[in-house]
Amino acid sequence: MSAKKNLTIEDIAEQAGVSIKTVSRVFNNAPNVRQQKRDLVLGVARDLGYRPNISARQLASKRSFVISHFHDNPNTDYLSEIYDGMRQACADQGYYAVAEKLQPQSGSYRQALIDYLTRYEVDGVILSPPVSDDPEVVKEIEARKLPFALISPGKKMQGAINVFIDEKNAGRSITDFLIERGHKKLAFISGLDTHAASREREAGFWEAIKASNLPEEQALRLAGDFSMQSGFAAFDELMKQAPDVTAVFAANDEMAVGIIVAALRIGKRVPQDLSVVGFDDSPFAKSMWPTITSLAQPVDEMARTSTRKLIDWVHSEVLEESHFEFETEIIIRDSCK
Amino acid sequence: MSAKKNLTIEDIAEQAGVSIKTVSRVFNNAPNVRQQKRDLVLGVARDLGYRPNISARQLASKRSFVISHFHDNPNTDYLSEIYDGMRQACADQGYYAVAEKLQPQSGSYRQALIDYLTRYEVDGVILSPPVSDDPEVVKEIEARKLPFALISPGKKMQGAINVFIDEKNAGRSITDFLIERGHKKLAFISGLDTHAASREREAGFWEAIKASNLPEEQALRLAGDFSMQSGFAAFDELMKQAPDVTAVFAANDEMAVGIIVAALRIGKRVPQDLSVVGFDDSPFAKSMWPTITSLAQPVDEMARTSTRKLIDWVHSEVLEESHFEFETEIIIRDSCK
DNA sequence: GATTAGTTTGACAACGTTGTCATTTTGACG
DNA sequence: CGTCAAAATGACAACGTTGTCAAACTAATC
Repeated sequence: MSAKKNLTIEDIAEQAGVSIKTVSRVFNNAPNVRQQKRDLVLGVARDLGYRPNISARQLASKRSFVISHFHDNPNTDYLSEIYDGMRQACADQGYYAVAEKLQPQSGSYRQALIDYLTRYEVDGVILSPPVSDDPEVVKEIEARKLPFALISPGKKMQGAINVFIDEKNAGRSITDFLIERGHKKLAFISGLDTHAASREREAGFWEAIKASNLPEEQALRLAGDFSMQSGFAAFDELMKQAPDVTAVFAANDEMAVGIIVAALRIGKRVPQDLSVVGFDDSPFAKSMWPTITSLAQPVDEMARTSTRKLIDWVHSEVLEESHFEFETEIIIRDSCK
Repeated sequence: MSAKKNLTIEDIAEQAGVSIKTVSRVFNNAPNVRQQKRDLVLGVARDLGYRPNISARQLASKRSFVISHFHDNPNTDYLSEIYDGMRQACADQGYYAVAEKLQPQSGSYRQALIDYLTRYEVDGVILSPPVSDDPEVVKEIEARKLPFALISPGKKMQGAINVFIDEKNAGRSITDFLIERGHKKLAFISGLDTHAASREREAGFWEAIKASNLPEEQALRLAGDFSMQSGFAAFDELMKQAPDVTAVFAANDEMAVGIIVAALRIGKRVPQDLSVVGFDDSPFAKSMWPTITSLAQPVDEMARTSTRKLIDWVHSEVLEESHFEFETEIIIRDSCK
């Protein structure tokens, strides 16, 4: 197209009649610029369509403008929601969002992290389970003094941004939901016990059972591992142990799908013969038949907040508020009577 | 940790007793460096653990070292396979892999693309359907003289890297697979007709039917849209139109899941009463019950090739070989008798 | 209105590469 | 052994920002 010369900070400075340094200050939201000049510079920049050159910034400031999410999670729906949230927050600030799957096969999460960090520069880090649970990883990141955020249930960390939902309370509320609808015999299908999320959700389940005055033997738990297959298996086990159960709370949607398919297979109808609820409100929940009642957490918003706060931290070099709890919501669909 | 000074090209040059320019040449695989010096420089660099600074490279060379995948695909499994492949190819070359969902809501794909490209610099572009099918997008990219690759069935483009499988042949082979197993009445569930992939797969289906000497009325097609729900609906329709069908070929795995669930719901057993095959070998196929026989395409390898060839193109500034066809494979599981 | 302590501004040197172009080395040939 | 073209090498100026530090303003105080 037209041979357009690259716009630089100098063009803006010249047009606005100020020094390049002032323009630089404006674009970095630096203090000590008179409001009037700030507006002037911003105006000129807008008119000319100027955008700071990322590489030059990186080189001069020794920052990378990259926020990276380290994970090891097979749930691509979850990952892409996180990625979307990160990108939204990054776009505002001219940052890059990057996602990296840490493979423990290359030794350990820690080793995989080190490999990555010697290859690429990063300004801030977001961790999610199970990577966020690895103390080695956290230690490594702290040693490098990298700002980091944990999107993770379980123990909150000092010196980090903690973003989370109240898993226990969520587990309780969706169990209450089942009890309110008149169910008297319930089962909980756990995820991996190594995941705090599963443990907390289960704690909520039992809390609801206790509060309801149902005798404890009217509730049982079966072990799953978050996979659809473990949902099948759990259902079979359930039919052996307690065929009179009328409601199942699965610690995630994939297992809920497994349970529903397994139930259909032996002629049980959902929700007529069995009510099922899931957790996470994944695309499965919307598209299964029947559609699945599930507990939704605002993943993209959580990612957005993590990223924003991380960028604030990078800029101010101080960690301010560090705990962000998010609200959950029960999305009622067709899998419950 | 230890206060390590940044290693620069100068450190390497000094250690190796050459000029910085020679080191630069070595790291860019530029011609006109004696092999002996090349080895020397590489050796020193390895010993010291030197890595070129990406920002400085970008600034000086006016390249961005970013390859971006533009898409608008809800299938996050597919997307993350592509992303993985890109990252592998990029890591070798110090490039960055980036994925961006183009939202037509902001006007058009073209507008969304322009927005992105004014915000970020990019050296090469990968497009997949439906973005790759938009002539406006392609025109825009060509106008900017950006190297680009299409991971896409359908019409091949001159002046682009084309990466694809033979969809028709794949559709034929998986249909042949069903016919060989003795099925005499078959149904094809289409995806969106706007997607060349669906049309080609269907063409393969009919080709197999014709070649088999089965009377044409022993085969039928039902319209779907790639979603699980459309699989449910297609099954219901199928039971109305041709309850004696014994084998179904769904144009993707999600619809295959829908069909299986719908079948279980009315007490049909898979595979005893109905055989089902899917397409794409998504995680669904492995984790459903029964596990689903599906046609696998090497998505990550396709992404890796696209990326590598794109990087070659960026470096040489010439597009050489431009067509890359990949082999598919039928993954036999439990959903077929 | 002189003094002082901020606050605002700017000149100029980094940052670590690659591009350009001049210089040196090499090797083939007469 | 001298000549010449080609290949290899290097010196130095970009690239477009931010960091540092000094200079110039401003406002508050006496």
